[in-house]
Amino acid sequence: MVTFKDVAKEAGVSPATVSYALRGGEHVSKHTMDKVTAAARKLGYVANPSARSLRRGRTNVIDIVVHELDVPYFYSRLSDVASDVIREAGYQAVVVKTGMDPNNVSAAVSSISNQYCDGVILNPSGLPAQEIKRLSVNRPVVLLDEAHDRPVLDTVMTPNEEGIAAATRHLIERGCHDLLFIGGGRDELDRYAEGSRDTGPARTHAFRETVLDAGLPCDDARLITAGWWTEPGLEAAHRIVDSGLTCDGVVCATDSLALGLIRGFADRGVRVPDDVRVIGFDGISVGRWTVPTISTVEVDMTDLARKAVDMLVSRIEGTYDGEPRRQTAAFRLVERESSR
Amino acid sequence: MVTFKDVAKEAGVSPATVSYALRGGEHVSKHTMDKVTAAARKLGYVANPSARSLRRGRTNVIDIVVHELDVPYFYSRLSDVASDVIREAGYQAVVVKTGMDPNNVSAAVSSISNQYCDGVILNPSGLPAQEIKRLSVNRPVVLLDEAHDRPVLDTVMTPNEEGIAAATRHLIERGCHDLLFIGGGRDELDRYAEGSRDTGPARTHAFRETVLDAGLPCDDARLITAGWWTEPGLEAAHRIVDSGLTCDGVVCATDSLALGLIRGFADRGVRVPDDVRVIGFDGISVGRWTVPTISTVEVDMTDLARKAVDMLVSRIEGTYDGEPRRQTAAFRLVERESSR
DNA sequence: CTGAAAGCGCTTACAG
DNA sequence: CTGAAAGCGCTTACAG
Repeated sequence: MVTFKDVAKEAGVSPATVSYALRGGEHVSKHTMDKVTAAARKLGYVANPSARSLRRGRTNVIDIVVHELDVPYFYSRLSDVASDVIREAGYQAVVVKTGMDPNNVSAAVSSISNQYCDGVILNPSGLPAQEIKRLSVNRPVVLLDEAHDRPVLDTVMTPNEEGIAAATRHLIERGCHDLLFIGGGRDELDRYAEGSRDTGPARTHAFRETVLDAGLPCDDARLITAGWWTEPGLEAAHRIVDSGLTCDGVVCATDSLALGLIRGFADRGVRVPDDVRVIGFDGISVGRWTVPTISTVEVDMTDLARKAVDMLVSRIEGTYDGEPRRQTAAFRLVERESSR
Repeated sequence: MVTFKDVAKEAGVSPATVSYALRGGEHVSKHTMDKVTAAARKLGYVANPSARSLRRGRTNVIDIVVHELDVPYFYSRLSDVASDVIREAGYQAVVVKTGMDPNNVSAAVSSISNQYCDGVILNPSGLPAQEIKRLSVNRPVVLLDEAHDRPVLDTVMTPNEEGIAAATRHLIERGCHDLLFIGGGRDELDRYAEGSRDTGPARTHAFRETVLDAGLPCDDARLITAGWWTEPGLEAAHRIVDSGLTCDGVVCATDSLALGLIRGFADRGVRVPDDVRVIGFDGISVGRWTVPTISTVEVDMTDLARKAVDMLVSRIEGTYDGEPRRQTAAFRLVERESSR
């Protein structure tokens, strides 16, 4: 392996000079600079990141930690966009899949505390914020959609209430008066989150309030508790049709649920939007390509990522050191075929 | 920050003993061991990965480098599965999105050479293998689907020929005799790849051979050159219908193309599979949920990842040091509604 | 079983 | 403008 000492020897200067020259050339004459860069190129020198970060106390890396990278596509979109935003902020982005589940705390530990990074953006996956704070060992963390009463760590929220309210109003404006809501169940990952106010119930609550505000009835039978992703949506569709429950519009807590629901309706010959209008939440990319295309509350992922990265960077660089903050991402209602 | 010296002081032993104790306890008595672990826990000690890897010359990290993390879902599935396989192999997996394009070689450089890792699994994104080899600076690399005549680096292939042949045969068995192929175009990212035999043309070629083998005609008008992902599929559908080209089956070079194609057909009132049968290639997860569900050549991603990781680990650990190898992943033909 | 010491490859005040 | 030297936090032969 070629180190900066080799470069120094090749260029005929001291190791210190190599360091100065290679990082922009402060305190170094043009001539020396050229000698050094030529030598470095000739030898194919690449700095050792471990040595550099050990010395500087900084890695210049920000981790994005999620428990899934493929389905649901929400996390793939988040990881994709956040990677770009992190790079723009001058850091190197790295995505880590934990497969984190609250039963496997050691996986959680190593994915939070054991990392080569300056800070992490973390999907808590049901792990309590207090626990995450303990594990993070002074490394700044920004949490995603953690709805505990008082934030324990900096947090970015998806626009749960406002978004679902907008979706619900949209279906009402389209003429629906017999609405169903699907979602709001605790994820199996949420079992650790006792005592925290989840985002699931928050979405359910927003639906209910909006329906009642519109002067429409909203008994509990219209609130169908389901998990977060595709399969429960499909099952819900089957159950709805098989039980004879009537409706002319369904608000889904996620686009994945909407995808599964539409698929499940198709199994039973129910057509969307002809027989039932459907809208989701998240803005996963595939909603633009399905038949029908899926109306959604599209979370402004760039906004979400920027808010997360700004909070994180301010802590990494020490420009903020106060109380935990909570910010909410913007959204945009996207009308597509499923609610037309 | 708490270091192992603090732990040593707290436990009343030497720093060296802390190190031995914390990593399994060789050369350490049970009693000392307990003292040290207790002290470490009490102080919340976490080893500094930079220091450790600098000293040991190993990071124990394997990078997965792709240029997209969201759409197309092929890479999100790859990253997801490979992360698990890497962890099983005893390494920490890290996913890096380059947004790599051949015009921005500096991004490529930093994403390949500048990394805190022992080796990388890399989607070459049209960058020539020779160039990648030069940039990798002795760090082992496994390439994904690089079809140069002679492998320059270890490579895992998707089953281009066998897979497309199987897909084509499947449609023929279903009774199609008027087949179209979509794909095989060079990606805009491929412009650097002059002189290499791409996977795109390989898929086109396999389609053609299979059709001819079946005694069916296959003039060039039936080979519709298109890019790799969704949008070109949608445009192709429009063009096919608008130009009056007839067909009863379409083999798509990727599932994303199939997704776009089906969507584009829907725009024109063409129904799948009633009017045209369609099959894709890749096995992206969303194909299970669309209407219609999408038949596909599902690449055995676990197999692909295992082959990649095995080759990589053998080079990292020095158990193999020979010529570059090339292996091909297994696949499975999955019949769904789109070809029924 | 335990400790003192060297060294991994960098960066950065400090002298000159 | 350039160099000698210390030190970041670990691990690991080597003595004892």
